[in-house]
Amino acid sequence: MSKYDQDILAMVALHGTVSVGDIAQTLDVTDQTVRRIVQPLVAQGRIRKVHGAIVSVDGPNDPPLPARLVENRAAKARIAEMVAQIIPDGASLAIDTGSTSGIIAQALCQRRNLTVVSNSSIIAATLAVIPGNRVFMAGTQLRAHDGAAFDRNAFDTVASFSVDWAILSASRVHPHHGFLVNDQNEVEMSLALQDIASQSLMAVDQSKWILQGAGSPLRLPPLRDGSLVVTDARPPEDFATLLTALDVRTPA
Amino acid sequence: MSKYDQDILAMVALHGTVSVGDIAQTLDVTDQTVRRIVQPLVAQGRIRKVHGAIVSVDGPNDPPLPARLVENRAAKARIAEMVAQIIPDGASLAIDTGSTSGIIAQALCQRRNLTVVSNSSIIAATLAVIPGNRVFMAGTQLRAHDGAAFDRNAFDTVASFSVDWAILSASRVHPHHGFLVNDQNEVEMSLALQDIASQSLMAVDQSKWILQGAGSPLRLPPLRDGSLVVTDARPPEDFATLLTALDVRTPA
DNA sequence: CGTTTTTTGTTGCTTTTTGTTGATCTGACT
DNA sequence: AGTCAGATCAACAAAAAGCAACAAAAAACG
Repeated sequence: MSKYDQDILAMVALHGTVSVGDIAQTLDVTDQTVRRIVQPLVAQGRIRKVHGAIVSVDGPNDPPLPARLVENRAAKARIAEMVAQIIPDGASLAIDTGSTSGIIAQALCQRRNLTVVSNSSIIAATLAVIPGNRVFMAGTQLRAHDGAAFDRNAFDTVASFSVDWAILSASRVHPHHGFLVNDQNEVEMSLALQDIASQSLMAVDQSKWILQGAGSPLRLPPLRDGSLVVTDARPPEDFATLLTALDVRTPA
Repeated sequence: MSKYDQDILAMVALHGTVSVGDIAQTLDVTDQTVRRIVQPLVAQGRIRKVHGAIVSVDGPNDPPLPARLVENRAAKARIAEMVAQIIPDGASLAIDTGSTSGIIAQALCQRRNLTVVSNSSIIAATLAVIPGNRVFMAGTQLRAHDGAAFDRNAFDTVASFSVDWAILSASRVHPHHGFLVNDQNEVEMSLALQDIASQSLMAVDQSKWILQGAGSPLRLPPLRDGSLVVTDARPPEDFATLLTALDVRTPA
């Protein structure tokens, strides 16, 4: 009975079928070690093994967690993947609310030993059940439309942390007005997260680069110089000025 | 019984699995000391030890939550459906952690205008995004294996509410010992939820009616007379005494 | 105070686990 | 069938974790 048993069972149950290599990479051990750990588990009949993969005993059971439909899912998934590459194992993160952040959280399930604080119940729930993570939910009263908290408690909790990264998002970006969000609460939360983080990472998908937009979102103050901006397509030229001091990352 | 007992139990309960070295570092003592303190705890069956780590006992070999969510899914879904019939629109609920509760939460998505307080981030996230609901997340620090909070904040928040229903669950039921859960935290949370609710509803699937079981879960004090017990199959005769004053509901 | 008891740290040794290397096997494709 | 890449297995060496016994420190006690 190994200390990795739970982790492997979790991965198998979650994905239905996983390759030995994937597990090895996630657990940061050798393939051989995984095989050794897996052996007794299949002997007990708790998982099944075929050449090339190990599969759950009752077939691929998919959606335990809400697989919510979002627009631009593909684009966001690409961004999420990039973010997951940038964030190292063991990092501490403060994560913003938002659909992009939600998908980033899913991608971060491949990282281990993260310390996470978030005011989004969805993000907290996603990352809390990953073995090795330490997750803190900031706030009590959840906003209806996205399950995020913006009460006093949320801000107090966030303020009591100190993290490596703030993972931020915006509802759109304007060449002159910068990053825009939907309400005052989101502005303040964004600032609170940036305050406690030594580095900020703003994730915006292609569709957010809008030259002239509808709605009346609020402006986020400029990001600190050197902050990362992760996006899935090179932003139009018009945004050059806005992004001058920022570290923009696009897929290779 | 050492002064460090509580700290170690807390760490294990929170993270699900901790290395001896980690504990030693946090408590600022030697590895060897930790081993010594741990020894009686594992003898008492309050925690479990494997080479390289100390793991929490949630049942002899409980799979992690993602897996449990799909186990007995059919049975749990039937129960969830019954619960969703009992709870009216507009009700206020306090919901316990647990895989059964998780599925009940999903079923409750068909109800409207619920007021919900829960210490489970998964349940909070599930119900928060339903339009019309008001959802409160109790607690900050999330336990690893199920994303639920049992910190001071969680109890304080729960205590400040007053609701119609407490939705409870148990890990198994014993004819004489009654409803059993896995650790002291769960006992206290269950009591806290019952305290603030005018009516209690205990949901247990068929597999929980166990005459003689492994593991060493803790006893929940008897439910108030008239509390509802929702289950998917008529319990064996042996449980008659236990259920005397309770309102047992099974599918028609 | 001095003594006894308990707890903690240290050391050396044993056991278990993990990584590495290379041989063997499997499945897909000519 | 023959070939080839990737997966698996076996065996050994290195590393990590565990254990037991004793010494030092701290706490308890008269």
